[in-house]
Amino acid sequence: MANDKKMVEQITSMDTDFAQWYTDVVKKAELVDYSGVKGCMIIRPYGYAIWENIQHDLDARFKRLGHENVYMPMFIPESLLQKEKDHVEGFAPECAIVTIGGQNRLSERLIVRPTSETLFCDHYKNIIHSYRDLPKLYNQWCNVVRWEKTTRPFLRTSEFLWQEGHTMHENEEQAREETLCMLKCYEDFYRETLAIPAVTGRKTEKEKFAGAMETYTIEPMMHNGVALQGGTSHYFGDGFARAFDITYTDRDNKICYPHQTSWGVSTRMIGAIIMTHGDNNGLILPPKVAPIQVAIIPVAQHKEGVLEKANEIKNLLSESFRVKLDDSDNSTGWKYSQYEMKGVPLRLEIGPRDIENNCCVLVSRVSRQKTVVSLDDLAEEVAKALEAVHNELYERALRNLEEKTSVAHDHEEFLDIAQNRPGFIKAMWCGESECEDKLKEETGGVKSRCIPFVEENISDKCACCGKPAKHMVVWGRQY
RNA sequence: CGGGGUGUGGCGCAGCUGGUAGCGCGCGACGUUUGGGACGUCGAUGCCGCAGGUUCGAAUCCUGUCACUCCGACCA
Repeated sequence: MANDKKMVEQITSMDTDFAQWYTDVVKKAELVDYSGVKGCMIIRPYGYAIWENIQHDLDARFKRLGHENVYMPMFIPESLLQKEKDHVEGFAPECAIVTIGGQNRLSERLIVRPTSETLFCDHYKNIIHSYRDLPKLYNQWCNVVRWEKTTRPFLRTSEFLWQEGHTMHENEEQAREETLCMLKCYEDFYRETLAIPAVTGRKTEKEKFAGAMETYTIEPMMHNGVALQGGTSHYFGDGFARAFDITYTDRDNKICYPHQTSWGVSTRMIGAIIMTHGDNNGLILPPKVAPIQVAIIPVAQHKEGVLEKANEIKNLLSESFRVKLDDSDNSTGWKYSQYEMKGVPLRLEIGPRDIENNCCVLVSRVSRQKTVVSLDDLAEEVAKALEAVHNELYERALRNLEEKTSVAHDHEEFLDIAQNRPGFIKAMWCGESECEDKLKEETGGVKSRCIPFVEENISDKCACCGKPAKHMVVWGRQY
């Protein structure tokens, strides 16, 4: 059977219209429904279960690194948000504001949090007094609101779910170490759990977070070559601490300002999963976050013993995997398509013929290859098959990232690639934001993604102005 | 926020030179089927996005508004 045969007619082909394909998948896989409020999505059980699996995995990683979860209020008094100048300027344009409580106009307007730096700082001011109180390694899982102009499920919504880590340290060195450590944490998570490779590095001055001294980013590439800012980790220096008057007494009995970090990833990662791994038959979920890892499809289930055997297998596998047995009376063909559309990594077919031979059929969602395996060591075979799916997804995504990364030696070549080859462009940069503006203007949207940790010496001149280059930058279009 | 497009049963759509709503899929019951989206019979489902206006009469014409979608500008 041809693997590329498009079996799900309702999904627009990704080659025809990638954006429409994305919207179709999100809806058909029952991840999301729209609500009555612009840009706010209902995350349906199947989509939310993915988020829960992401949360569970990440939360364990954070805790292993010593972080504690807290919960901050969702409202920020306007005066509080305004304490740090760059921060307000960055977020003011997209804030939702509460002006009435009950029947009365509020004496001070309340901002629905777009991010919680200010709340954390206001709290840290009260609980940090001595070097013995440091480091403070807090994280919270919550929703935030940013009044976006155009929205798309998961990628950009007015309200979204995320985690935001906020930490305080004795000095710059420790805070910087935390910043990089958490970026590494995200990178590991993307690779090990989501099977997504990415470019990581430092944001340029122009692309930094509002109020940060340094912003680090993880930038996975979507199937169509467009980048997605997949997570960020910021070093703040002591800017917020000074603005919020957070001080501690150090080992030498001197009053000091602590150094701060913040880092976050959001439900946008679900968008990254969809656009990195999905194909024309729908979603493909990395096994570690798939709500259903194995879909058991009984064949000729009306026949004696089939459902019994299927249930037996379900019970056995449920000890180690997330399993669903579909004994509805839809046709087997319908079920095959359904679970493919929903991205279930592994399908298990069991019918009379198999039972006779003490075996069953495993089908990978990625390759659609059927493997006959013995029922005797089924759990082991399933574990191997799931791991194979994970590895295949990662390899495939890595190949895509590599194939769609070009090198531009000079200005002309840069413009040519930007025009004709979707994906990342590696090129040298002088360090001036004017050149970033110019390249973006000329190419209609190609921006600097980051200065990667490992730079290559492509040339000694800026690919825009020709002046001496300071850094190699990875460029690309973004969601 | 600019420029296109779209809102009609759960989904996809037709109806739009005004006369009180239809098709396919899905849904429910029964029967036959069952290794890649099965078939038959019967049946249920609509404040035509919302609010005004024109008219004897509006899904249809006009105005406003809300939401969705695609393309730009802005951002996780």
